[in-house]
Amino acid sequence: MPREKKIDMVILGLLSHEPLTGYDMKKRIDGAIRFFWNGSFGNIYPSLKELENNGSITRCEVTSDGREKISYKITASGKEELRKWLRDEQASNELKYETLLKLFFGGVEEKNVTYHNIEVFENKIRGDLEMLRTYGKVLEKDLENEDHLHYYLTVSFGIDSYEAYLKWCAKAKKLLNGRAQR
Amino acid sequence: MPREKKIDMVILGLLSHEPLTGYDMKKRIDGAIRFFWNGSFGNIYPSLKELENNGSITRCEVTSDGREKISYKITASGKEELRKWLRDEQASNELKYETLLKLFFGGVEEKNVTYHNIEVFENKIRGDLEMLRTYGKVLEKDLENEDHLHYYLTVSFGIDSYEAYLKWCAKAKKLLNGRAQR
DNA sequence: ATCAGCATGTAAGGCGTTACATGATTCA
DNA sequence: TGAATCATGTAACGCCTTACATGCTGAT
Repeated sequence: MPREKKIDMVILGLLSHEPLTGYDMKKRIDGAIRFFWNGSFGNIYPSLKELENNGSITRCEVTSDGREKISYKITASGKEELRKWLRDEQASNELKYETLLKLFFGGVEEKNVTYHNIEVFENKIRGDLEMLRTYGKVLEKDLENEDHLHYYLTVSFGIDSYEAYLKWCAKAKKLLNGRAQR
Repeated sequence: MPREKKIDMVILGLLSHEPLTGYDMKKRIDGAIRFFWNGSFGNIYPSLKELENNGSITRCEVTSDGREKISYKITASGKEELRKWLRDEQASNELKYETLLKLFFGGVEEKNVTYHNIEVFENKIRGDLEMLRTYGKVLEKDLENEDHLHYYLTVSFGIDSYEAYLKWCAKAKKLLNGRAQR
């Protein structure tokens, strides 16, 4: 069983752009990345150590002006590791939607319960979509920038699928209402 | 920290329709449920024991004609547990797409690498979409059936979002091609 | 002065996957 | 006779989340 731990790739990917502290990485992840991947401190810091130990990253700045702060940068071998992962066409794409699970088994409860669950989902999506559109508008302005382009593609993936979700919500609600309310 | 383990709900949900063995549950999950949830034997069997211990399910048939085979059915308290979960509007909806991660950090590699990764994703989705459409067509015929309706709603969620994915793939590929191939 | 945010980390525990172990039956 | 499928389970291990521990800094 080869090492998995994709958080390593997130870290290497972030560092391929700019040096960062673990704390800052968390903030980046909580930005747009969170829509398709997440990380926690208890996840990031141990990984940072391992990546440093095997030479994928190095500390580039340690400001010990009272409060400690460790910035890391990616090494040549770390960059190669990242590239190797990118070139590997294997990718796990996993969706775990509890809302769909509740929908699937919704038959044992009244229809308005399912209806309500869809509405909760809908509201969450609506909020997230708005946020993604804001990101998108900023990025659209400069797609010539390599990084902006890739960033934009992921954001537009989110926008497109969330729009599809909302259309489905409307359809689903109509279908549920069409049948007699039990 | 309250118990999570949603596999319990999958089991209860499946048993709310009909008695099943652990082995059969796995087969059900590998059907359409797999698109938004999954389970393994190492996951199901221990849960079965726990659910039996706290009275949510009971064995209803044990055929020991040489090969052992244990069928379970849901109890009244198990059904209430399932209903309680359905009525709880809290739901974790989590998407982990490595493809998007590779896309996001694709800037460090040649564009055709990203392009290829999108194509791999596209092919996977195309295949799955076809399967979902087949499911959908069967279900559409009898939406008056409570369970069919709920089943159909999840399948159509898959169809709608996968169609959006494919449209996005085409757009993304065009965008990548539009810029000079590095 | 106090509280939010900056900053790094550890520990415990949960959940789930994979691999392994075992054995019967059915079909070619 | 051998392979695939039926059928139940256990063990190891990996990854991640949550909670905890600690202390500094900057703003109100």
